[in-house]
Amino acid sequence: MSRGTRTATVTGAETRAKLMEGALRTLAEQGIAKVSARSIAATAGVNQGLVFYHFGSVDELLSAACRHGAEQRVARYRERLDRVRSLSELLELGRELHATERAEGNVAVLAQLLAGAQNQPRLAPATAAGLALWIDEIERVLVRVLADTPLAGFVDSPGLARAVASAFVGLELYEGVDEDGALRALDALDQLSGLVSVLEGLGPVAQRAVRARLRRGTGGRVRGRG
Amino acid sequence: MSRGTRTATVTGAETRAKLMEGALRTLAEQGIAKVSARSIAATAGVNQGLVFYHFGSVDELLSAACRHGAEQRVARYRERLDRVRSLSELLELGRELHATERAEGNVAVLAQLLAGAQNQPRLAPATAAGLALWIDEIERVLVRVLADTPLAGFVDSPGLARAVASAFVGLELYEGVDEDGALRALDALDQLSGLVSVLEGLGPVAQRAVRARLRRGTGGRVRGRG
DNA sequence: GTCTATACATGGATAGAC
DNA sequence: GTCTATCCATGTATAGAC
Repeated sequence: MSRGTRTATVTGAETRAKLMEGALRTLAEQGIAKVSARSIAATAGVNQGLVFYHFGSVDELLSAACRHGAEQRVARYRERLDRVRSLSELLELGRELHATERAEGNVAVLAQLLAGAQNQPRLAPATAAGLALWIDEIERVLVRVLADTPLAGFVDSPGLARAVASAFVGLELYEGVDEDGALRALDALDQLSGLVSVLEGLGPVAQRAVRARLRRGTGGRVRGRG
Repeated sequence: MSRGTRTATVTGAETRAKLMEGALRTLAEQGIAKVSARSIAATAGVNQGLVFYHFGSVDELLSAACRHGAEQRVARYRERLDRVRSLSELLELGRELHATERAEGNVAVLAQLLAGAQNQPRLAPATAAGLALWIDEIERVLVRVLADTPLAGFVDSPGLARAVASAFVGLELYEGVDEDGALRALDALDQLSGLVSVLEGLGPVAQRAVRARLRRGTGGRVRGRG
């Protein structure tokens, strides 16, 4: 409506920003299945053709929006993640983050992009990059938190961070079809985290026993059978 | 082409079966974003309008196909799951199942439906039901496997089964954008499973210590702060 | 350089043929 | 009862206006 109020179009950068915001909202609110140049442009309040002018294709717009959005989100939690000192604190922050970000639909964006990227390889790099931002944060916290534990040096932190991040996405998707079930799953993980807390507080004798057994490798390598 | 070779149309049941198969293949090969009455019918080799005649809508067809497919899949693994006796065996079977089902695109079907169900509530019940079949199997195995562990009675098995199943889906999606990362995540989980194996083999004294600590509840309940 | 109007393709749903 | 031909809505992409 009131278009000339502004200093006219400062530059197309404004349109680009609108489109990226619109892409994120559309992904979160309508899902990858309903995403199109039209639906995004409608959310952004601009002409549909601008998607192709500014980004070349819908996929390119989604990729740009993904990187943009993930950076914003991660930055918002970095300080608090830095302050986490134990596994249960991590899980507590994880639950809060889960609730907040889910409410705002930000995890949903990653989940929808992951689903889309399975059969649209052009989406994969940006999606992996967006998820990698979270993975890196989680990894830093894990390294710090596991240091006080017999697990330090035993568990591969980068691998565990990847497992945690992707499990988080899976839980988000599950919550979308069974909210009670997802809450129950989170509670069970809380309980399990207690197991590691127990290790932190174990006496030195028991710790040595655990450490020795871990080193012997009862588990930790299921491959190499035949 | 050769249509009259058969006893003509035995019944529409054949068409229904073709459509459900086509729906599963289309979901796996093209993703929820590309699923349509047309794309499914093309895969099934039938006229597109039959989707609406036999199922009323694409969503109804997807729902029917989901239940159908999940039952087939789970039945195929039930016997082997029954034979699992330890957590590392469970993870080993899990990895094999992961590889096989991923190759055939069966986990992908659930993942894509979960993504679609987030914004298409009509898909949610069938998707939850399909996932529930897996969850129930996992839960039965967990109850049996954890019985030899200090965790028995401490961890909520139904909750843990839900966490495992949804994490599995998340890993599948992650693998689609970063195969190496997903393998590393699986390896890390192998290592963690060793932690529980350690508990199984711990001496009675250490076991009592762990059990006592668990009961005291260092972790296990992050809520109820204020 | 930025954007819109238009052209052509694909998807959803059903009236009516068999 | 089973299926197909057809209609209208939605999606993609670009030629050309500003």
